[in-house]
Parts: sequence; structure tokens; C-alpha cells
Amino acid sequence: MEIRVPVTHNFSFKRTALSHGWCELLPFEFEQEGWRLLRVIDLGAQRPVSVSITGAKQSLVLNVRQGLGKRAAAKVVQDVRHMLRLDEDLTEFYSAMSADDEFAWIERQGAGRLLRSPTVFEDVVKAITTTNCSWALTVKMVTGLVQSLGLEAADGRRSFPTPQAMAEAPLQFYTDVMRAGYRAPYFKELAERVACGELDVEGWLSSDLPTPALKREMKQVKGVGDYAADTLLRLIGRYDGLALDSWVRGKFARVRGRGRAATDEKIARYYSRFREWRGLALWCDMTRDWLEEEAAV
DNA sequence: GCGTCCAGGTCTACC
DNA sequence: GGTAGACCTGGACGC
Repeated sequence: MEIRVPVTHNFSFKRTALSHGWCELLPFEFEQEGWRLLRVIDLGAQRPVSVSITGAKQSLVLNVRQGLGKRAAAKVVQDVRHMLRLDEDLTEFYSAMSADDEFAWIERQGAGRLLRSPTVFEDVVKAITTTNCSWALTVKMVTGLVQSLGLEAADGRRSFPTPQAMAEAPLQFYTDVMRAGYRAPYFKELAERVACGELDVEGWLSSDLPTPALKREMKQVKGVGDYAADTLLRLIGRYDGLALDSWVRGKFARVRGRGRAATDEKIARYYSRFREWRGLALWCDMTRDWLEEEAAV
């Protein structure tokens, strides 16, 4: 079954799919040769489905190896629109970037949309797996989690586990199977709080709280500190945080500092002119070389 | 083969 | 509110 989803003129599928590391974490899979993004989408009571997403002229092409009912097809399209941020209005951001010669490439290439998960819960779990470890260990942790607790689609791939499934898993699962180390109790506690309704992380998407207050709320979750909270804020569409980590500091030194390390204050000063868009401007600046200009379109 | 360092940080106790 | 030290894991590196 094929579904076509129209996109706006300034949307780049390649720049969005490859916007950060999420495309490498199950239940996402990314094939750069052929530029195909795979995603297992949860359909609630029904078995999850694997969806192949490719970019075409002014549209996305979704392929599912089975027929879908009206409601299931609508859920697939809704999740894809959310993940690739098709409904996000970046007009103001592009206007700010186009006013600066060094950042004008961002609108030309349709960059600035950061791939996210269908649920905030999944993004919180993944953000915690990125802290204080190598990327290889992040991949290992997420793979173990999805392969063990996710529901199986018809092709054998698995969906991201629900808060309920994670809450029911014993603490030993997180240490022995997921290899989460000291983070193990954080995942267990997060899943339990979300599953029982005590913590509404999905509500962060539409929260009226000012960003500093929302960030404080995010940091109430064990395992979420400054970096992880800034990452999550960016994923829900608030771009004033810089989410500085060792990778960004190193990249800034290479790209903007002629190889010399800069303090966090200096990095913040550099992007301060972009005000509420500074976090997104920084991320685009740091990832510009991930894709050649001609290849981005 | 073994020890050390460190990676896309955070938590807690202490001051 | 600021800071030091502990914390899991696993790959890279030096010896």
C-alpha cells in the first residue's frame, strides 16, 4: 500500500531524516543509499506496522507491505507528519537565518526540522540513553530495549515499547539486558510514573509554561539534566536552549574556533543574535557538513 | 592481556 | 547556588 503525503516547498526530506542521530536508533532505521527512512509505527490495539518513507517532488511516499484500514492509515500519516514536523511553521526562523550570509544556506537547503519520535515519552527515554556514554552504547541500549519489549510487526521489526511495557519490566532487565548501568532505575521510575498517569510528558508539547519553567519540570525526571532537557525542548519545538555537550563543544572548536576550545559562555554569545532560534541555528551550523548542498534537495 | 581514559552528563552530599 | 566525587558501560589506546 502506498500513501502520498504532500510537503511544503521548503521541506527537505534528506535534511530532516539526517538532522541528528535519532534516525539510527530503533525503531527508526535509515538507509542512506536510496535515502529511505524506516519506522515501525504503533497502532494501539492492532499489530504495529513497518513504514518505509522516501522523499519525492513536493511529497513523501509512504510504503506499507500490507493493507491498512482508514483509521490505521490516518494514524500512520499523523505520526509521519509529527516525526518529520511537516506542520511546523519555520517562516520566522528562515527569515532570521536569511538575514545572515553565513546562515542563509539553511533555508536554501530546507534544514531546521529535527526528526523526533511519535511520542515525547520515547524521546525522553532516548535522551537519557545519550547521556554520559559513547554513541555506540546509546545504540546498544536502545536496541536492547526495543528488541526485548517492543511489539512485533509482520516483518519481524519491533515498535518502541509502551510506558506500560517498560513499567512492567523488572529492574534487572534494565541492568542485565539493556545494559543501562546506573540509568536503570531512572527508566523504571519514568515508565511507572507515565504509565500510572502521574507524569504527563506528552503534555509538554502543548504546555503554556515559559521555557525556563518547563525545563525545570523536565529536570524533575531522574536522568534528565541540562543537556537532556535542552535536547527535549528542541524536540518539542522550543529552540532557545543550546544543549551543549562534548560533541557540540568539539565541533564548535573545529568549525568556529580554528581548533581552539571555547567556553560555553563564548558559544552562547556567538549564537545569541538569533534569540529564540539560537539553539536551532547552532545545531544547523554544527551539522551543515553532514550533507552536501547539492545532495540536500 | 591488562589498566586507564573517556564518551553527545547527572545525581547527591556538602559547603 | 555552587562544587566535588561517584556512577555503569564499552571501545580506544598504551604498555
